[in-house]
Amino acid sequence: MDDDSTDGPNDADDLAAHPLTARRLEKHLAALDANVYPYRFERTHLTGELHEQFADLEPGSETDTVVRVAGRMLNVRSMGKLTFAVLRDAAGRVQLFVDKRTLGDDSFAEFAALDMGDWIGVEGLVMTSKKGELSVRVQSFQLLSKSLRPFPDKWHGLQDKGRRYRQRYLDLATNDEARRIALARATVVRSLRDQFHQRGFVEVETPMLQAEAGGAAARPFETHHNALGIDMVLRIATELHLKRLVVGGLERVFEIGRIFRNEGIDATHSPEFTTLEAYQAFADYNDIMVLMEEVFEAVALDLNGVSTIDAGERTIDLAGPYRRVSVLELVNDALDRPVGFDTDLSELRSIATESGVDVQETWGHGRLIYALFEELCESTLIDPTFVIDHPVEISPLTRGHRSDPNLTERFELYIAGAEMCDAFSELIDPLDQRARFTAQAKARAAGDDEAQTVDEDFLTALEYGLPPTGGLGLGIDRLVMLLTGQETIREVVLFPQMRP
RNA sequence: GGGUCGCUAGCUCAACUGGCAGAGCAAUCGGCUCUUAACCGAUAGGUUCAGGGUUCAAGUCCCUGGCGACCCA
Repeated sequence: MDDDSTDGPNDADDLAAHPLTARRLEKHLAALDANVYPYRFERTHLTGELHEQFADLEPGSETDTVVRVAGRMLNVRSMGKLTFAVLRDAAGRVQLFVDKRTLGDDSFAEFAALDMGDWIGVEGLVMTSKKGELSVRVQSFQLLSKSLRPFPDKWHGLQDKGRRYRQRYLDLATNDEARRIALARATVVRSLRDQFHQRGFVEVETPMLQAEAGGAAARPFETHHNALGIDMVLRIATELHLKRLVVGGLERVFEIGRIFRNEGIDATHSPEFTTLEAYQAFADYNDIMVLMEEVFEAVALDLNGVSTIDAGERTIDLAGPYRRVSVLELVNDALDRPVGFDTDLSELRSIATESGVDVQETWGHGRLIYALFEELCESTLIDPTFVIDHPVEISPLTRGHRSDPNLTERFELYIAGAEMCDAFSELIDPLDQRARFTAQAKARAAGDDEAQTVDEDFLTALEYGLPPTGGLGLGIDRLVMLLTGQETIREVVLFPQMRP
């Protein structure tokens, strides 16, 4: 599709030239001349409030209750001297009952000149139609803003996904599902925030512009600071700054914010996405698991009133406790022969290759075992499952396991086959952290451009003392996908990245 | 990055093996005081994503590009 012709006319001249917009434009110019557009409208009710307040009205009822409602006019049905229209506002819809005898000949003719998509304000009496539809008997109305462009099909709405994402306002204006998801996301974020506030976490903001990216294995977006004359990157995680704050004595902190990763775009990956990270002093990963069970259930309850969600054929219950199972146990359940850190490396490699893993030269036992987990086990984890005790090799910021030197105290929460959360007992020993960073830097030098670099400033902070701390990161976009039943991240982001 | 599919009126979609580019909704005009995707009649509306090629003839076949969807890595 030609980029400039997303919906017909492109500029003011085209609006005048195109028959579908010319009449709307004429009406708009006439309205400007007549100075009919008010700066505000005094509304008494949202449509939702009307439906609540008058839920019990019998069909064919008339009341003497005067209300003022405002919204976008959709779906007009004219019967000659009686017109029905749908008025849509932020809360929903209400029917307008436009009776020529009530409104008068002149106003009735003016109403007939309105177009689908126009914003109007209405004053009238609450009533119900013979079929029982709650309606406002229009006594007067005002045009508040003109829609110069024709609206998408009133029944099918906008189907083209590219246009739905690029012109999300049209999607929201015509598609109830788009609204439902946008509102659900807002509810989820508010609920998460409430959960952490209630538990005494302090909400903070940390830098998005950084000299070096750290806290995750990902490539950053690069940018440049003109005044300082230095290259900078957009953050790929909030982890390292949040832990600095725990060093500073803010014992419980969390941040909800956008992070940026310079990777491919697909159904579950967006170059910018939103995470919640939280850190709790004096807690370990077992405490965080309990916290996650409580938070996930509470968010589901806040959103839907129940702890269960429909996932295709299955129903998933987010009420805890969740199954806890180690990475190694899952991998061994999926394989014919047992593997572990004492398995011969070349044998482990060939097992991984046979299992479909694209094995890299530099990988050790830990990375191979985790790759096997991703390949064989991830998608099978439908009910909420804490996958625990990840190899040290893939966990450079995680504290070593208290009972196995090959492992760390880390868990990932999987629901419906997708990773929802990554958490651990934080690595607090600055000497160990330096060694891990050094190993990462080595991998980076060997060609792994997602490996982390040595963050001296963070090490300095650790050298002042980080208390025992449990931390977590969860992807809000994927959580919203889960809770709203969406298959692609683009549906839960209002303005997803598109090729410009 | 690779593969497959798609792009036709403002919107949603048709158009057989290459043979006059269509419908519903929206729009315009007319009718209708209880509709719910209202209904009935009429009118108007097209650079078939763009460019190139093959052909007597291209929405349809071929090439290049753009945008998107799905699958794979």
